[in-house]
Amino acid sequence: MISKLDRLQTSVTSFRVAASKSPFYRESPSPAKPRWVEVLVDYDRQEVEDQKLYTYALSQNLQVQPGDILSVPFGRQQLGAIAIRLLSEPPADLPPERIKSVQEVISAGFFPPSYWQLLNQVATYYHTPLMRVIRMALPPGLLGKSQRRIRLTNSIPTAAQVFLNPPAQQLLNVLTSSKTGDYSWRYLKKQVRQAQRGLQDLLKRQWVESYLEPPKPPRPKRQQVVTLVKFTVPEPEELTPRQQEILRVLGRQGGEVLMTELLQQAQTSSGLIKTLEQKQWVVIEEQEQLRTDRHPMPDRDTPKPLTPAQTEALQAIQGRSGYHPFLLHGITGSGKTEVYLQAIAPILEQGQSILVLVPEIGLTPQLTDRFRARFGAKIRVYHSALSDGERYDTWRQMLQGTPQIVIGTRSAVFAPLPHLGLIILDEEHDTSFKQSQPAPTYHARQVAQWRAQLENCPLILGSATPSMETWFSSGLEKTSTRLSLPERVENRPLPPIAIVDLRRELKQGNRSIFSRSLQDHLRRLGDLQQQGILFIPRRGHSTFVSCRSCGHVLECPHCDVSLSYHYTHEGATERLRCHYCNFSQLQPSHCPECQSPYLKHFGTGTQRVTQELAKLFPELRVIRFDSDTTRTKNAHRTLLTRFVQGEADLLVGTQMLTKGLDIPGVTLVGVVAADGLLHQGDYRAGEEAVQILTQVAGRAGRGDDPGQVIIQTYSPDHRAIQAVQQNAYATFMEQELQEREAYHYPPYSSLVLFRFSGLDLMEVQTAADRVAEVLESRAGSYQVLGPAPARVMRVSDAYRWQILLKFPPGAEIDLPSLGELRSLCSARVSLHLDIDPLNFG
DNA sequence: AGCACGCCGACT
DNA sequence: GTCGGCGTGCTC
Repeated sequence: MISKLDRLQTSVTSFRVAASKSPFYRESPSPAKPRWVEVLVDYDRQEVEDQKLYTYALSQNLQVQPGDILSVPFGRQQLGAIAIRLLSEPPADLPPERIKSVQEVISAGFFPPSYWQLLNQVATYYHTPLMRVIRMALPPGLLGKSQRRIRLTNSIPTAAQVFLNPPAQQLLNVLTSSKTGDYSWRYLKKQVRQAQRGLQDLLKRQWVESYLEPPKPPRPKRQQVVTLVKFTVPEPEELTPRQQEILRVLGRQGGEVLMTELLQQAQTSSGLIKTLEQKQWVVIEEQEQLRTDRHPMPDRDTPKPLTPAQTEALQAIQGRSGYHPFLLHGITGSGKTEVYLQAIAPILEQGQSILVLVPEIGLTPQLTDRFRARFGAKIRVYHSALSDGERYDTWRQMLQGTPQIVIGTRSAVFAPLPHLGLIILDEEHDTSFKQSQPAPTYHARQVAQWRAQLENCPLILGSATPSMETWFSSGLEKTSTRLSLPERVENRPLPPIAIVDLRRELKQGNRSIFSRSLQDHLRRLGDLQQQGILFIPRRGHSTFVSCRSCGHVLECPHCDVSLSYHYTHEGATERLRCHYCNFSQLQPSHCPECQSPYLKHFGTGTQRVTQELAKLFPELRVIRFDSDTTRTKNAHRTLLTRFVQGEADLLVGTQMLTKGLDIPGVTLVGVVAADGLLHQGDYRAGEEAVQILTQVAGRAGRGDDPGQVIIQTYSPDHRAIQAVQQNAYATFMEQELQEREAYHYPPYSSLVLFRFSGLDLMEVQTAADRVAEVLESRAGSYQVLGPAPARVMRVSDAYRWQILLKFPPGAEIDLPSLGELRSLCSARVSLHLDIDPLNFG
């Protein structure tokens, strides 16, 4: 497989060279234009690994360059394709009559060779077909394909549908229930069982017809713009008063206005403006409009004076040219962002672009705002929450190559910026940089490193709590440079951290979820008019409902987890919900096992905490910040703004609170129960616990008051808790590193995880066993662990098993092809590969 | 996605 | 001996 990819890579990455230096160009003084093109077609045989090239003819007027995105006929349908190489004669082994013509150029963009190399590197390392990587790197919908649709014909007899088979009858019902009588085949198949059989019947009777809808890739949005072209004062008899009025409106707006706006402002109709165009006072033309969301520009901000540590870090970064990775290890509140901003400025001035990757853009409006304040309109955001149109426009705009700063999430590491001068990964330890779901299961940090290497530019990995990988590479391994910001800006101290032993609280008769110390501080919060954050590390099953009589725990009928209790507000219906598959049911009044009415809620979720707060401290104004309350589009921003403006005293929330909040008024940070973080059971649990707790603690004391952090736990002596309390991140990481070495975990090994899932337990198990057997028999450099059931064995009725492979550090990850392994599994079992997995659930 | 091709079972 | 099911492979 690798050799095939290599071959493709050579052809792909050398296309520019090929276009200008092919023998043909050297030999012929007036070269005939290439009339054929070899393309990579986006067709659906998902795991076909040899993606061979297809040759298409170019019609007279079609200009195609390698790297262009095309639409081509393929069999009966139309598919997206990438132009790889131009040919001046058709391939000899292909009968000319079989060659079809390129339908259309969807995007004539220039992809630099280094970008193709990056995509190939991702495909190879993550064992994913190249086309799949390309598809992911492009904005959604760009590689469109034709869709089969079914519509009613007008020859349906009104009576006598007697002889239809049931599925046909159902299909007909669905179709006639809509106004257009027209649905995609995909949709119908989902609605009706045995749809295939029903369709055959209906087609035979000619009551419906099937047709292919051509793909519709996104297009630039074009709008009519009216421009004033004659600037003299009109003679009175030349124009009517109404026409003169319109010209005045246009003039006031600077002589160029969108047609729609002009119509609105002048309260007129387009006919009148057409008349003005005929009289040659204005021109109406289409202009491309960028569908980027318009943000109010924050107040302009200027570079701040740097602390000595910041200066040193900045100088180190600027003192090197070309590729070099840096770890910027700055404790919370030490001013990492200011270093980023000042590192960016000169690079932008040199005419290069900068890529800034953040964990989740919705959670970090503050970072985006600071960048906007410093660099204004040169900032672009790019992430999956944008609408398809916005994403497409931003993507197209990036191809132009104007110097800019792109801030985005994981997938933005593939932003097509031609002149990259710097890549920054903020909060580089964050696991949302790793994709675990569909292939390629890439880590944006890894891809960013390759990209910086290919572009020969610096890479800055910033974090208060660096990942073990980065800690190692900037420490023992010495492949990157570690820069430290050990102090907060303006000499602010780190907040003191108090650990509360919940066992002792209980022994002393306090049965509340808040220790007495936390209660004291909460009470004082109101008195002192300060703000606080309560953090609830809720992972897995921390809230569940169980019967006090028989001990029965209410579980999800589709997954092997307990149901969580949800209660939104006073008087609302009490529901139980599964956090894995979103199944929900009403809270039963009696235990389904023993009919006892005594059901008790265990664990502490955000809801339980807010309820408890309302009981104990009715005067405290609380904002809940979790996946329930932040579901809508701008909810993050809105809730945070309300909090920053002092509309609440306390912010109660989950993991989301750990990500880069900077709220000066926060003096108190409470962790309700740290234990959920400590006992996770995979090799990264300790690292993650320290990172999360350190990050939350860091939210306190960013203003003038140093603040106070209170961590409640049943395991006060746990290494992770101790490390957080003593601010001993480095020491903890060094200890942890030794453990990793002893047990051969990353970075002292590389892991590959095979995930099996399917509705039939036996089939899943057999598949896993067979694959394990083959893997064992190949005896690569790896060690096979498992097969074993996943931590939560059943999710959404599907059983999940896994096999873990452990490779020695730096070893080449050579695996049997995924296609071969899949052929060992039943068709009803899906097999997915995760390279360097972080998530073992 | 949709069509040709081909192998196997139920029928004229 | 023929018709027709759908399983498999290919589409420039």
